[in-house]
This record gives sequence, C-alpha cells and structure tokens, in this order.
Amino acid sequence: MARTTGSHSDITGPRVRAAALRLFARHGFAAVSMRQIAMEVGVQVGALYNYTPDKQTLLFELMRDHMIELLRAAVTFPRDMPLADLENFVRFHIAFHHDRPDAVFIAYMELRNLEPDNFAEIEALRGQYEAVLESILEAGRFNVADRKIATLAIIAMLTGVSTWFRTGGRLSLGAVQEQYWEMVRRMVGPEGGSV
Amino acid sequence: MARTTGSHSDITGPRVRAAALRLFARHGFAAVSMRQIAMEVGVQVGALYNYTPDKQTLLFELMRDHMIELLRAAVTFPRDMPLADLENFVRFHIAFHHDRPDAVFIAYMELRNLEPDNFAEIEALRGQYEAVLESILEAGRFNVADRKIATLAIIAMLTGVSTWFRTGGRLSLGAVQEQYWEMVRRMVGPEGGSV
DNA sequence: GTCTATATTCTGATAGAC
DNA sequence: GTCTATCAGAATATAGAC
Repeated sequence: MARTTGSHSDITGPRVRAAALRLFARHGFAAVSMRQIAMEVGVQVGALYNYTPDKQTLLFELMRDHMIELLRAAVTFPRDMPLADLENFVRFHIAFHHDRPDAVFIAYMELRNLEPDNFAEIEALRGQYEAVLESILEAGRFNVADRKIATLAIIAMLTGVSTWFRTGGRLSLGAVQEQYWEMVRRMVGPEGGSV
Repeated sequence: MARTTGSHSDITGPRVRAAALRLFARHGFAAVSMRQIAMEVGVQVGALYNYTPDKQTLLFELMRDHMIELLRAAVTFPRDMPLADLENFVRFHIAFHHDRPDAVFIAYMELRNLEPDNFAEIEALRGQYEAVLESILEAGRFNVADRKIATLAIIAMLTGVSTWFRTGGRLSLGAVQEQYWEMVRRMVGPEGGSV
C-alpha cells in the first residue's frame, strides 16, 4: 500500500510490529529483510528505525510481549481445585495458542536467533509458564512419576496442536480441546494400573 | 582447518553435509551462508558447488535423507503385538531422535525454507512416518477417541524430549524412555474410566 | 515522522587457471 | 577438485533534507 509523506506515529508502530510478526512467522527471522517489513507496512525502510533500534530488538520485543501476555493469562487459575485447574490449563493452552498462531510459531522457532541476553530473558519467561502447570500437578493427587517430565510432555503435546489444526477442518476447536483433555486426564489420572 | 589444493572428493562431500547440518541446526538455514559452510569444512566457497547445485538442494537433501532413514528404521516393527509395537515405537522414537539432534531440529524447523516441491516431498515422508504409529494404534484395542489426533499428540510429546534432554542430566535416556512409555500407555490404555 | 540517498558489508553463484 | 577473482544484487543501518 503506497503512503504519502506525513506523520503517522500513532498507527505505524503497531503496523510495524504486526508486519514483522506475520513475516517472521511465514519465512523466519533471518529470511525476512527490513525492506520486506517496510514494504508490508507501506513505508520506506528508514522509517522503521523510528520504532525499533534494530531488527534483533524487534524480534525480541515480539517474543517478550507474547510470553508476558501468555504468562499473565495463565496465572489466573484459582489453584484450589487441581483437577479443574488442570482441565482449564489444557483448554486454555490450546485456545490461547490457536488465537495467536504467528506469535506461537515465532516463540518456538526463533529462539536460535536471539542474542544471549535476550534468549535468557525469554527462557526465564518460558520457565515461569511451565511452573504454572507444574504447580497444578503438584497441588493435585496426580499419578505422575516425575512432575517436571510430565509438565514438559503435556506442554509439548498441547503445543503440537498448532502444527496441524485448521479452523474449518474435520474437528472444531472445542472437540480438539475435549480430546486433549481426555488424553491428559488419563495420562496423569489416578487409575494408572496394569494393561 | 586450512586445506591445501588437491583432490579430496571422497571425504569432502560428507564433510560438506556434516558442516551444513551442524550450522543449519545451530543458526537456521537462512542465517547460514555458503561461506560459513566452506570455512567450517576448510575449503573455499567455490568448492562447495562440486557437491550441491545450490544451497536449497543442500537443505532438501539433508532433510530427505533424515526422513528416509527415520522411515526405514520405523517400519521394522513386527506389527503382530500392538502393545509391544507401541512400546517399541515410543522407545525407538526417543532414541532415534536423541542420536540425531541436528537432523531432528532441521527437519522440524526448516520446513518453511523449502521450495514447494521439496516441501511436498518431505511432508509426504512425514505422513508415512505418522502412518506407522497410526497403524499400530489401529491394530490394537486401544482406548483412543480419534486415532489421528492420538497419533499427532504422541509424536509431538515424544519429539519434545529433544528440546530439553541432555546426556549427563538428572535422568538417563533409559529412564526418560520408561516414563514416556508409562505416560503413553496410560494415555491410550484400556482402563480409561472416570476420575 | 518519513523521505531519499548512501556507506559498508555480505550474499549466492559462476568463470577460468591449475 | 580446488583455487582465486569476480559479478550483480541485497543486507542492515545511518545521514540529512523536508
């Protein structure tokens, strides 16, 4: 979209972040140039540097904002009914990630492209998110041999939904949530037993 | 490592692939230059083109070879005892992926950077691998609401091991295999039941 | 705040000597 | 088969006009 010279700081900033999010998710951070982002926004490349000091910071802030939003949404569980909390966590994780496919993709794929300090900060936020699930597993009488492993296994399983789920496919998101909750429930449920 | 002029085709080819595998896994396909690969191998950049027509083909062949090797190793299960086959699959997937961390990383992260025809070929191979697990789930009397979803959930869960497992850590690989098998067994086991 | 123009470095790939 | 040299273009980031 062509643009004329003028003052648009109030809307250009969000548009830069949105364009970067979209392009980084599609093609990868390293494969996307500042020129491509500028073209998507409809400005010249120099204008981008009013909104980010450099490309690396742009990536980092997208990832950080996503992780903070995820974390803020995740810590609202009541923590008094572990089974209900676990179910809520499962449904929440699937829904939240479904609503933000680009941010999820970047948060999992572009860790390699973060400079060490930025990487450490994102990893710390990820650890906090894992701790939410871990504390739910700790609070309940779940049949879990190793809480840390169960945490990582469940999160990996749930996050995997975003690699194949498409709205309008064979299953609704609700049906997917239902089935994953059933699988998680059985995985950590008290019945265990022999086969 | 500096090299002198001469004929080394018998060893340079594998060294090019090994260097590309390593660098692509560390930094991402788009972030790695042919010059970096050449430096890692110890040749000048022009020499690389004796072994690949271009960078894209180098990536594609690494991914294709990995998927073919994975598939060949996976179809050896007997298919007559579903529960044993499922356990073997779980242990196999974890061990195989643990032995090839760079190839696994690339196979899951660099799909975006494949040209359409190459992407289709890799996706087909991935589908065949998923079909191996799906047929095991089909052969047994497993308590699975949707076989396709269970297949994808299990593979995502197992593949996630490679994001955190490190030899010499708190748990041995055997212990990890054991715990994942226990989780998968409960997830698809016949006991199901209420909570 | 955005533009145009530019500095500097790097990119994938090729040509031809040895 | 590897080297050196090179092409043509693209990369990030900056400077200064408006």
